[in-house]
Amino acid sequence: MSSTKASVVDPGMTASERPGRLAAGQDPVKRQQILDGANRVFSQMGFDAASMNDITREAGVSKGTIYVYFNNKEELFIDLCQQYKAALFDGIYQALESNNSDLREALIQFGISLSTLITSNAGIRAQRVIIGVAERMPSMSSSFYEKGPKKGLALMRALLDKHVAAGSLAIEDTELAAYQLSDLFHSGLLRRRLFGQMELEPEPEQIRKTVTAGVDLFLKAYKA
Amino acid sequence: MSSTKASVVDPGMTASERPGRLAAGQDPVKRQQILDGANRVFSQMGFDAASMNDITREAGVSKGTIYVYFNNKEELFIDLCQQYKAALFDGIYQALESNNSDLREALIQFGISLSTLITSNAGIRAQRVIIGVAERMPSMSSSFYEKGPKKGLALMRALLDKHVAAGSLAIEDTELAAYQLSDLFHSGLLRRRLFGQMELEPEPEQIRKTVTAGVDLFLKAYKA
Amino acid sequence: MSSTKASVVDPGMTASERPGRLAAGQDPVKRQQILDGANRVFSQMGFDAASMNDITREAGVSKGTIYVYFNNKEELFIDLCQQYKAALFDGIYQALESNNSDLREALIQFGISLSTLITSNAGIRAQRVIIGVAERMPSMSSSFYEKGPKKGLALMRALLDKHVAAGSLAIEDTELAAYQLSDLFHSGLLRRRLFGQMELEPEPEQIRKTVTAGVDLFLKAYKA
Amino acid sequence: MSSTKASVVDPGMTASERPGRLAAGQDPVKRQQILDGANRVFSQMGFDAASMNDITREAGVSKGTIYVYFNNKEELFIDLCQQYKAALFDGIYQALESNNSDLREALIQFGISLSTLITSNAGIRAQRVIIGVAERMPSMSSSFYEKGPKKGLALMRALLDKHVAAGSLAIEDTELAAYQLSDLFHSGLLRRRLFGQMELEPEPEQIRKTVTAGVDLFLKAYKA
DNA sequence: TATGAATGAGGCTTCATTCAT
DNA sequence: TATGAATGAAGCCTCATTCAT
Repeated sequence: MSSTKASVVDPGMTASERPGRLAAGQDPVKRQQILDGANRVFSQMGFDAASMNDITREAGVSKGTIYVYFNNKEELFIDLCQQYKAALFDGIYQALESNNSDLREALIQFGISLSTLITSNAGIRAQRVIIGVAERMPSMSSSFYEKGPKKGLALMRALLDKHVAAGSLAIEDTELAAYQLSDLFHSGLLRRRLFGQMELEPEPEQIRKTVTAGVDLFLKAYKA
Repeated sequence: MSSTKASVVDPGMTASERPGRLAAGQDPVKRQQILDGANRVFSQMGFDAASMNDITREAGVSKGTIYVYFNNKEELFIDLCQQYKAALFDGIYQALESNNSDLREALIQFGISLSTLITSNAGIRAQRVIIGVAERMPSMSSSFYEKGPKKGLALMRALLDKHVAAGSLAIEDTELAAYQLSDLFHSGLLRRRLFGQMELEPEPEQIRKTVTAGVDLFLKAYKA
Repeated sequence: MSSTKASVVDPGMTASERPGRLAAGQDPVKRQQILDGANRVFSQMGFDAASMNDITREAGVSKGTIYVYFNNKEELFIDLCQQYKAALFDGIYQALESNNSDLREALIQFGISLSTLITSNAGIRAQRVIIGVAERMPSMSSSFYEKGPKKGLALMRALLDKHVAAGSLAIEDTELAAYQLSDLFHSGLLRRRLFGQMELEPEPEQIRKTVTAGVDLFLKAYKA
Repeated sequence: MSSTKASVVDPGMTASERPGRLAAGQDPVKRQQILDGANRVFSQMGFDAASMNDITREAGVSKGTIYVYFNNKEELFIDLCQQYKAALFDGIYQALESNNSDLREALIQFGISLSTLITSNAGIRAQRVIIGVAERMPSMSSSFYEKGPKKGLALMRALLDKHVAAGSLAIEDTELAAYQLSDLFHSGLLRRRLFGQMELEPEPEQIRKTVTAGVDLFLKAYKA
C-alpha cells in the first residue's frame, strides 16, 4: 500500500500533536488521516469488501472517531471519491486553458498530464473502485466522470472548434474528434492498466511516446 | 434484470425433467442455470455485495446444489467470468480471420462487432464486475483481458503487418497502431458507458458511425 | 430464571429430535424454544437491556436461527408479549361466562383465578416488561391491556348489569363498579409485587382471603 | 417533553451566572439541571434506551460535567428516582396528618391528592421507569414504594384504627382495609394510565368522582 | 442426489466512560 | 473546573458454508 497517492494535506504533524482544540469532526488533519486510511483499504478491496475495521486499523483511529467524521461507510466512501476527483483532475487543464499558439505542443502537454494521472496507481485504483460500484451508486460514477473526463473533453472540443474556425483543422464532428483524441492519449495504456495487464505505472517516456503518436495521428488525419 | 444477456445454453427442458441421472455436479443444464442466476446477481451487485442467497433465489436452485457444482462463491464467480469471456469474444474474430481483400470494410465489420459487444448491457456489466475485483483477483481480470481484447489486438496487428509489408500502409509501430485503432472503435462510447454516463445501449447506427469515423481517421493518417 | 413460567408447548422431545423436516421458521418447537429463552432474558432484563446474544445462549439456538423465526429483536419481543397475553388470560373467564346462580361464588372464583395469574412470577414479569416499554411501544401495552384486563372488566360489568336489572344489586355506575371490584381482587398484592415489595408469589390462602374480603366489601356496599 | 414536571428547584439564574466558585460537583443548580435533563430522557426512553448523549443534550451540560456530579449512568438514575419519590409524595400526607374530625372528607382530600399525583404524566412516567427496572434494581423500586405508597398506607391504617377504636368503623383487618381503600382511590385510572390506555391525564372532576365513589363504597361497607 | 435449516464469524454502528485541553 | 473528542467493547444483524434429512 506504500505507493498509494500521498495525502493532499501535509501539516507536518499528526492530529494529536496539533495545538488548539477542534470541534467534533472538524479537525482536517484527522479527517484526512481517516480518508487516507480509507483510500488504502477501499482501493485495495473495493467498497463492499472493505471493512470499517480495516479502515480503523489503517487510519490509526478508533471506530468511534470515524463515525464522528463520517456518518457511515457510504458517506466516507463518497467523500473519498470526491477527493479522488479533486486529486486527479484539479489543475490539469492549464495546458489547454493557457493561450497556446502551438496546437500540437498544447495537446501533447495536456495528453501527458492526463495520461500520467489516469494511468497512475492511484488513478487506476480510483477508477476501478468507482467503476466497481457504478451499477449500485450511479450518481457517484456520474459525478466522477463529469468532474474529470467530461471537463477535459469540453476544453479540447473548444480548442478544436477554434482551429476549425481558423481553418487549420478540417473536422466535421468536433465532439467525436475530442473523444477520439482523448482515447488516443492512452492507447494501449489505460485498458491494460485497468485490467491488471500492466503491473507498474508506465514510464514517463512511454507516456510521452504514446501521447505524441496519438496527437500526430490525429493531426495528420485532420489537418486542413 | 430482464435485459441481461440470455443464457447461452437452451436445453428446452429443465434439469429435473431431463431423463437419466447424472453424477453430482455433472448436469450441464443445472450448472448453466446456476451460472445464469449468478450472472444476474453478480452483474447487478458486484462480487462482494452479492449474496449466495440471492443467487440461490435467482437461479432457482438450492444452496446445497450450488456447492455441489462450485466449491465456493469465488469459484462460481471465476467460472462465470470465464463464461463472460466466451460469451463476449467467441466468434467475433471472423471478420478479421476470413481473407478479406478490402481492409477498410474488414476493420469496420470487426469494429462494429467488437463495439456492439463491449458496450452492450451485458458487456458493460461484465467489465465493471471484473474491473471491480481486479485489485484482489488479478489473475481473473488478466485472463479476461487476454482472452478478449488481447486476442483481437494480435489479429489486428497481424493484419496491419500484412498491409505494411504489402506497402499499402505506412506504420512504424504496428502494436501501438493496433491499440489506437481498437480505442478508436469505441471513442465516446465505452468510457461513458462504464461510468454510467450513457444509460442505454448505443444504437447500431451510432456504433456504425463511430467505428467508421475511427477507421477512416486511422487509414487516412497511416495510408502509405 | 428457573421459576419462570413453563413453556406452553411441551412436545416431549427437542426440536432436533423430532421427525420430518419443517420449512424455515416453521418448526413450532424450535420457535417455542426461542420464545422461552427470550422470555427468560426479557423478563429479567427488560427489552432494551436484553441482548440477542443472551437470548441466543438462553434459547440454545444460534443467532442466525433466531433471525429465521423472527425478523428482528422487536418482532421477537412483540410475539413474546402476545404469548404473555395468551398465557395469562386465556381460559380464566370461564368462571364468569358459565351461568352462575351464585354471584358471590362466581366473583370469588374469578377473582382468585385472576389474582393468582397476575401476581404470579410470570405475570409480574410480563407486566413489568410491558409497562417498561409502554412509553415507546404504546400499541403493545394497549393490546396487552385490551386482551387482558379489559375483557375481564367487560364481563364483570355485564354480570353486574344483569344483577342490577334483576334488582339484586343497586349500582349507579356499573363500569366504575367493575373497576373497583377488579382492584379489590388484588388489594395489597399487585402493587407490592410490581414494585418488588413482595418477593415470593402470594400463597393461595392469602389470595383467597384477599379476594373474599374484596368481594364481600363490594357486595355489602352494593346490595340492593 | 414540554409537559414534563417542572424542576423542583428554580434558582432564577443559570449555574454559570451564579457568583462564587463551587467545588467540583457541588453546585446544586447544575446538579438539578442535569437531573432535569435526565428526567426528560429517562422518562421517555426508560433506563436502558436512554443514552448519556441524549441527557447531555437535554441537560445542556457537557458529558464530563455529568460525570463530575454522578459516577455513572446508574447512579444518576438512582438519584433521579429518589427525586421522583420526593416530588411525588412530599407533602401529600397533610390531609391525613392534620387532625380531622370528618373522616370522609379527610379521606376524599387525601385520595384526590394521591390520585392526582400518581396518574399525572410525570407520575406515570416515573412509575413506568421504576417498574421497568424493578427486576434488575430491586432496591430502587422497593425504596420508591416505601417512601411513597407504604407511608400513605400506614397513615391511613392508623386513621382507620382510630375510628375502629372509637367505634365508628367495624373493620377486622385494618391493614387490608387500607390497601383496599388506596386501590379504590384510583379504580379505573391508574392501571389504564400505566398501560397507555388513557392518553391524557384524567380531569380533576373525574378524579374527584372516582375518589368519592371509592370512599363512599368503603365507608358504606365498613361503617359500624 | 438435492435440499435448506442451522451455524457462528464478522459486518456496521452505538455509547458509556475517560482524559487531554 | 468544565469540556467534548476519542476510545473500544458490545449491540444487532447478515451471510458463506455445512450437513442431517
